[in-house]
Amino acid sequence: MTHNDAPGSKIPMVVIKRLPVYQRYLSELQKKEVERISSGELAAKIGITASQLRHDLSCFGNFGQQGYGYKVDDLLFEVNKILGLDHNIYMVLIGAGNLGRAVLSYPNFLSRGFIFKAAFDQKQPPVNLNIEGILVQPVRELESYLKEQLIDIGVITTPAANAQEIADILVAGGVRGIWNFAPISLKTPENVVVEHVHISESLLVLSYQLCHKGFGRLPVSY
Amino acid sequence: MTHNDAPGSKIPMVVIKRLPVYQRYLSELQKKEVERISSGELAAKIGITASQLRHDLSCFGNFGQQGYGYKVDDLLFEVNKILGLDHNIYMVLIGAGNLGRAVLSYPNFLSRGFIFKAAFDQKQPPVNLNIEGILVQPVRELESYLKEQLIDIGVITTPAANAQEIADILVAGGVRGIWNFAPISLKTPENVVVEHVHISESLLVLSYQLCHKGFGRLPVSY
DNA sequence: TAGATTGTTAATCGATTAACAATC
DNA sequence: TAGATTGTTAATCGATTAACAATC
Repeated sequence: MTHNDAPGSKIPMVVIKRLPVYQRYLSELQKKEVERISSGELAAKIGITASQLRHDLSCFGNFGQQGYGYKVDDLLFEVNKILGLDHNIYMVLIGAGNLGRAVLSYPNFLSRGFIFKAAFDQKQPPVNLNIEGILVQPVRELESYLKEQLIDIGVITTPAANAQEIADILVAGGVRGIWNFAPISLKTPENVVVEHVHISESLLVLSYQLCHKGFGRLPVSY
Repeated sequence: MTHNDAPGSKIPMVVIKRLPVYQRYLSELQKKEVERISSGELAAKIGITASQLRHDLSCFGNFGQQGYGYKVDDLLFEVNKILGLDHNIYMVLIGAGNLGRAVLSYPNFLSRGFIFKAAFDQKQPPVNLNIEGILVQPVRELESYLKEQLIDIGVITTPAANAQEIADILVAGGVRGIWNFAPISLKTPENVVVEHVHISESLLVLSYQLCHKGFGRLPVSY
């Protein structure tokens, strides 16, 4: 047992990006009430090698039993803990347009501990406008709101033109993570984590594949 | 010159996924009317090495000039061509809820040749419901619509429960690519390309980073 | 116990980077 | 021409896979 989560140790980003995939497949198994699974079976479902799965998990600890495999419940519990899903994460959303509403009503957020505490919009929202049970407030109240509430993540679904300004308010208000859907690169201090969702990138990859698809196999190595 | 786009040759997926990034930065430069750029300057903007940028581009051809660099217009033209953005790509969207509406109105699609030809929704839409100039039709007309129109890509923004059924209709209708936003793994024939958008994966990566962020540097190697 | 499967190490493979000859 | 920068090869680095001793 030489697992590697001491502060300063480096977990490769490529491993971290696979954790949500593991989380998803394990959640499905749990929903189906599957009790145990081996690295071979789970890897086959996901489409990776058993070696890779075990190797990835071993970055964080020893979660299986030789000769038996993994208890689905236990492994999911551990993966959730690694991802920080073992406690609630409080979020605000700014920009209650179509995209913002879609994100607010994204299924499964609540069940994973992501909780929208408030939503804000540029325009003065109609009195008591509610989306998914969240009251939409005018954005000028964001600053004072953040003074009163402890918020972990700010979700930006505004047009690109307003995104930087919102990010500045979020950072000043003590938010430590930004989930940015606006197509613009945000400038933020080093200690704030930003995840930028570039929806259109996957469309371009799709376009590439269609364009270069022969009649046989695809000229792509995964 | 030994570039590698003969049928059967393998362009690594990791290279293909960087092309949209190059496209985006080059578009920005073109908008700013920058005429030329060196691999060093462009790589610095993107946050990669000049070596990697040149190496990636050399998979597809020789687009620069020694001692000069790259003409922004020319390189963008070539990258667009590689991505298949040199001709129009016709799309239909199924599921005109919040997410669907957000995708329909996503900026810059039109300018890059992605054209929504029609939108469909499960519920009988109000007569002449228009979103972004696209008429929303009842989904039962999708099948016959696809017989009449040549559509490249189907965009699925329905709830998970309906996604497979829609995918089947799209495939039967001759669509070669599916851009799937529904949180479910679609079963499709080998010759159909599916890009699945897992929005929440990046939120989990954000959560991980927040959770493991020390007071110094992040324990993450990119 | 015998069989199965993990955790881990070592081998392989592929991607990134460095270096430089070619050349604009 | 001299200086700059490409395209490409070779070196390095890191990620994936294979193999197997440990052990449940």
